[in-house]
This record gives sequence, C-alpha cells and structure tokens, in this order.
Amino acid sequence: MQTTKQYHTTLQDAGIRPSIQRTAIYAFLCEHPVHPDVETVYDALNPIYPTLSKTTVYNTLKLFEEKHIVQSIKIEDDKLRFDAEMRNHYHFKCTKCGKIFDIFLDEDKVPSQDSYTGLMPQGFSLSKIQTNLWGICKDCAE
Amino acid sequence: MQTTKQYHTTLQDAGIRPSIQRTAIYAFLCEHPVHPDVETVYDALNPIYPTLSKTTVYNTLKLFEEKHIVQSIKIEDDKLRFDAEMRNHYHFKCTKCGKIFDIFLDEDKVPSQDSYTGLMPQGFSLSKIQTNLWGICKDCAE
DNA sequence: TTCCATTATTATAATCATTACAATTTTATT
DNA sequence: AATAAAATTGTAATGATTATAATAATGGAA
Repeated sequence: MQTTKQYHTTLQDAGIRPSIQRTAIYAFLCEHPVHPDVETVYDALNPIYPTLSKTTVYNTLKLFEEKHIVQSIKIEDDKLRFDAEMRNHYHFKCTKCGKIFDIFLDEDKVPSQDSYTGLMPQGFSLSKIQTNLWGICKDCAE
Repeated sequence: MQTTKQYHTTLQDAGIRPSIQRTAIYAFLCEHPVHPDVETVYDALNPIYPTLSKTTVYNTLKLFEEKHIVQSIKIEDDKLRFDAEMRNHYHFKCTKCGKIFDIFLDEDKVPSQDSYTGLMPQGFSLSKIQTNLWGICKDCAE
C-alpha cells in the first residue's frame, strides 16, 4: 500500500504525467490486485470520479503498459486484464469460477530472463514473457 | 504432413466426427503451422469449400480445443490464434511484424507438467499451460 | 498573470472478433 | 425410404476496443 505521493513518483519515474485520473487508476490497480478488466476499473472509479470516461481507462492502461508499470494479461478469450505487479510471477485462471490467481515462485525456482533468452534463435530480442495456467481452483474442486 | 486418412483417424480418436469441413480445417492447421486466426483459416478454405461458413470455423476450432487436438493461443490483444501442435513449446510474437514463431525446447530444458503442478497451492488442479514471449525477430532487428 | 501551445480527457460513433439463434442440410440408423 | 440427431449455414446481436473530434486542463513564455 503506497501513498498518493508514492504513486505520483512511480508515474513520474516512468515518464507519465500524474493526472487525477491516471493516479486513481494506478492506485486502484495497486490496491486491488485482482487483475481487473477495463469494465471493473471503470465501474469502481466512476462513482468517485463521475466525469471519468471509459476511453480514458483504455488510454491510460495502454499507456501504463507501454511505460512498463502495468502489464496486460492475456488469459481470457475475449478481453484483457491488467496487473500492476511487474515482478516475475504466473497467473492461474480457474475455468470454473473464472477467478485469476497469482502464482509467485520461490526465488530459486524463478526462471531467469536469460534462461528464456537462451531459447531464442540468434538475432531475436526478448522484451516480455508471460506464463498462464488454467485449471480448477481449490474452492471449485468438489 | 499426414494423409487425409490420418487426419480422419486423429479426429475420430478425439471423439470428433470427421466431416468435410472439420477435416479441411484440421488439415489446414496441420499443414500451415503459422498459428492462423479464424479469418485466415476461413479465407484460405472458403475458395475451396464455397459454402463454408465462418461460424463453422469458430465452432470447429472451439470443438477442437475442447477435445485437445488444437490449442488457442492468447498472444494478441484482440483475437485468438490456433495451433495444432500440442507438444510443449513456447510462442514468440514479433511486436514489429506481428509474426508468431514456435520456440521448441530441448528435451532436457522442457519444464515438466509436474514442475508447474508443484507451484500450485494445495487443492488446485492444472489442465493447461501456455508461455508466450514478445520481442523483435531477426528480420525486424536493424 | 495572461496567452498560447501542448497534452489529456471526454462522449460518441465506428470497428471488429465472437456468439446467439433459428433455419436448413447432412448424416447415421431403423 | 423415413426419421432423429448432429452439423452447417447465414444473419443478427453482443461486447470489447479503437477512432474521431470537441472540450478541458496543463505548463511554459512573454
């Protein structure tokens, strides 16, 4: 949990002007690490910022991703989800309840970026890696 | 490269009735391992099977995925791509030209399904794993 | 501070992938 | 051949995302 000032700093360090909307969206993502989609972010913030536009949520999340402070998670068939956690971790989607869980790896088990780079053919560069898992979560298992 | 008879067998073994359309779609995927999207499959087969419907392509690919002879690849922001290669491998998308490459792993480097299962919290089951990579391919690097 | 240029936000309309639906056709079985 | 089940089809609907153009906010120069 960061202060508003810390969110500002994070945005500025990433080269993003910290407007009200951007700060609110970034703070929401950090404080609600449930991998929300655009709709969820919008529905949560619109009551607090009544002029907020859904377009702004789209624009902002795209900007955040370009500046590498947020990642889009491609785990659904039809829409993106977003995550402000940029440390190496996997995502698990329960195909029954639809919930997405973070799977953090023990330090010694984390594949290094290099271990992936080693797989690439000569001349290929690597900028992003994403591992997604699907199955049934504990609550949905009978 | 398989014969039509072999495609039939693969479909039947998976519990899928091998209609003309299904066989054509499965054969196309096997013979064009470029991870096509629905549009690409449709555009390629429609000239040969003029009555083919795009809905059938959607239905068929969904069926193939359910029966585990094809996987959908979630590597684009807006649409799915499909792959009849079910052996463990990664996908790399060049963010410049958009091409998707297969990254096959050396036998000894392939993480086993168990190595992922070991990461899951108690009571979670695992049915599908997908690792995607993004970067710049050799041809697009200047 | 005021003016101006740039950037950000907004509302609306357009696009595009995918799904729903109902009618028709094909297939397997009797 | 008759019938029921399954597959295919065309069209319409849905829903996520993007395009566009107008408005508002911001930051710097005078």
